[in-house]
Amino acid sequence: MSSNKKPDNSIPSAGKLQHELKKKKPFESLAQEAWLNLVRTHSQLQIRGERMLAEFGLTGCQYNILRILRGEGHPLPILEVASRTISPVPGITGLIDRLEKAGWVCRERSTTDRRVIYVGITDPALELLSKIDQPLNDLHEEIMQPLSQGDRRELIRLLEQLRCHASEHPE
Amino acid sequence: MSSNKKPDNSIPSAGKLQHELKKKKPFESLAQEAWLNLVRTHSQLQIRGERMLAEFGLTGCQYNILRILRGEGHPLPILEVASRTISPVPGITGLIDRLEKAGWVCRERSTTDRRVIYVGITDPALELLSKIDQPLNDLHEEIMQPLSQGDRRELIRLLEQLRCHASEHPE
DNA sequence: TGTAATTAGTTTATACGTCATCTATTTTGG
DNA sequence: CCAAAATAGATGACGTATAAACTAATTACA
Repeated sequence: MSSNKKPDNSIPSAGKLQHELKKKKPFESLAQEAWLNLVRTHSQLQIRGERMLAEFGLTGCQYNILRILRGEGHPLPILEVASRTISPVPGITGLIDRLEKAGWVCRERSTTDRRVIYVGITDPALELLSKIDQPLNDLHEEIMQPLSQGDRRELIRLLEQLRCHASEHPE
Repeated sequence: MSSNKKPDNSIPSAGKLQHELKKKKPFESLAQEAWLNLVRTHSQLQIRGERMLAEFGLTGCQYNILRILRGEGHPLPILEVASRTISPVPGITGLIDRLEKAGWVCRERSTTDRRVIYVGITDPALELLSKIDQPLNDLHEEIMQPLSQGDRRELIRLLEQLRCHASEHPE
């Protein structure tokens, strides 16, 4: 790729984020500004999600696991659960530990391959999830409210492009 | 291990993400899909940033603090640093501790208000940062490469709208 | 058959986000 | 001038991300 691109093509906006961060200098590139906006926006929204779930005694991570188990409808091997979350293998053990101690999942060793441990969701957890569904949907709507339906599609498209590219060039 | 999947009757509305997550049902709303895309994309990109910084012995959080201190050009009160990062007050202490132990910042108690502790960046840290600048910019460019300049602006605009709304309705 | 390689999962260690609580130092108000 | 409120920061506890090293069960292969 040529770095001879008209640099002025990419003059970053004198954005709101620059002011939020009390940055003295404008961003060096649109790429950097977009990156920082993504990070910043994510963390703001993440906090709201976590707070909502905390009212039900769950962390975002725990909620994700329960959602996966509910969606699947039957117990899954622990590593299969891990592969569907962000958390890598080692972290999953403690996560399942805490969920089990709270009575929301149960472990069950496979009879055919004794290395495998299945995790299943319990009825109380299903009940808990059903109570969370509506408030969480409401939160998502509330958060996305400033965006039109078209804007939401556009956002999804842009993010998908980034993710798609990233998974093709993991380095 | 059984892969007895019956073909799902529901017609997936759009998403690659749905497939990524092995979700059986499509998303319930654009808001939810956009939210999940944001979370997922962020975590993928975040990992790449962290890995790059790890090669220089820094975490993302530590790097942020050093960037702030370099940008400011003079020592800042600890709480001022905290206010410019995502991390709230309590977490900042340990962060500064570790940075200090590594020799990248130094603490200095204010003479006028003895409650205040200033944090300043050291010369070795400045040197370290200067070595990181280029690779990090390259990474940002690489990550944003699939987006045109116009798309980048659009992404920034959408994210700013979300953040702006969120900060007005912190709930 | 017996040993090496794989695979599933745990343990340990470091770093960070978040909350509640604590100390030390101003500042304020009667 | 002194007690109460406010402020700066530290501490401790819990949950999570991440990597490295480990155990135990299974499979591959010579």
